[in-house]
Amino acid sequence: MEDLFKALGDENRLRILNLLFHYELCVCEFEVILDLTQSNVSRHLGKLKSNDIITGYKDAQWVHYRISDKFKQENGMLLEYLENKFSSEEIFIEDRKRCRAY
Amino acid sequence: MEDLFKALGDENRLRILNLLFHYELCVCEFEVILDLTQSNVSRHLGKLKSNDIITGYKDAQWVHYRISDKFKQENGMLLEYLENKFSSEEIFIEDRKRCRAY
DNA sequence: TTAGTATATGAGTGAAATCAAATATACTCA
DNA sequence: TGAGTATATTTGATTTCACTCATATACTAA
Repeated sequence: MEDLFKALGDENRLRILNLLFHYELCVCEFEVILDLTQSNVSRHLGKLKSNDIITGYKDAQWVHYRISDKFKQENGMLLEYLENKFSSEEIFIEDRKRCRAY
Repeated sequence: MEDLFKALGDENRLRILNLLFHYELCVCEFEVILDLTQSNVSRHLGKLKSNDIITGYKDAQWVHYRISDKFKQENGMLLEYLENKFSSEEIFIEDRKRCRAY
């Protein structure tokens, strides 16, 4: 539980999760939408993945990430909480807009 | 939100919160029950307090801490989630036992 | 007032996390 | 095969965090 909250305790990772609630995305897309460097995005995704919060599957040279089904099953209440907070904070709302436009 | 999760991303602070779900306690009690140093407990409580997760009120030379009402109101779902997890992990169950015995 | 108890905090240390830049790996397509 | 794209990882600098020790503050009770 400590590790899970540590993984959630970073703004960039929360921004990534916010988008993954609605879209399935790969590194280069986060890179553009969130304006982060490639290595930075990759690192954050790695951390979310190693904590079993997200999974990635390879399709040609892209890796598509999404929220892990297992995580959804075991942490429904937490996801609901996040969903709620994401919908009420400016930065996350803006990110979603930018993602839609992309 | 980032800061909230950072505050939760520490085992000792989670152990403190677990106890505060059921009891109102002061520094010296955490010290004994969780076997931590006084300054360590005080620091963790300070962090939880500065994030408005708990509040403390002074009574003679003691400071009694409890979960903040405001936090409860605004984060009900998260608290439910925590309550759930606390009840299913050994270390938290043990801490509660030790607290009851104290 | 003095000794004892409860709590908070400053200073220092070591471990861990972040980040960017460079490099390595893997895949695609001409 | 070679150029280009996508991703992961290593390296090294910087920052952040938890912890301890020592000290300061505040209250109690003899």
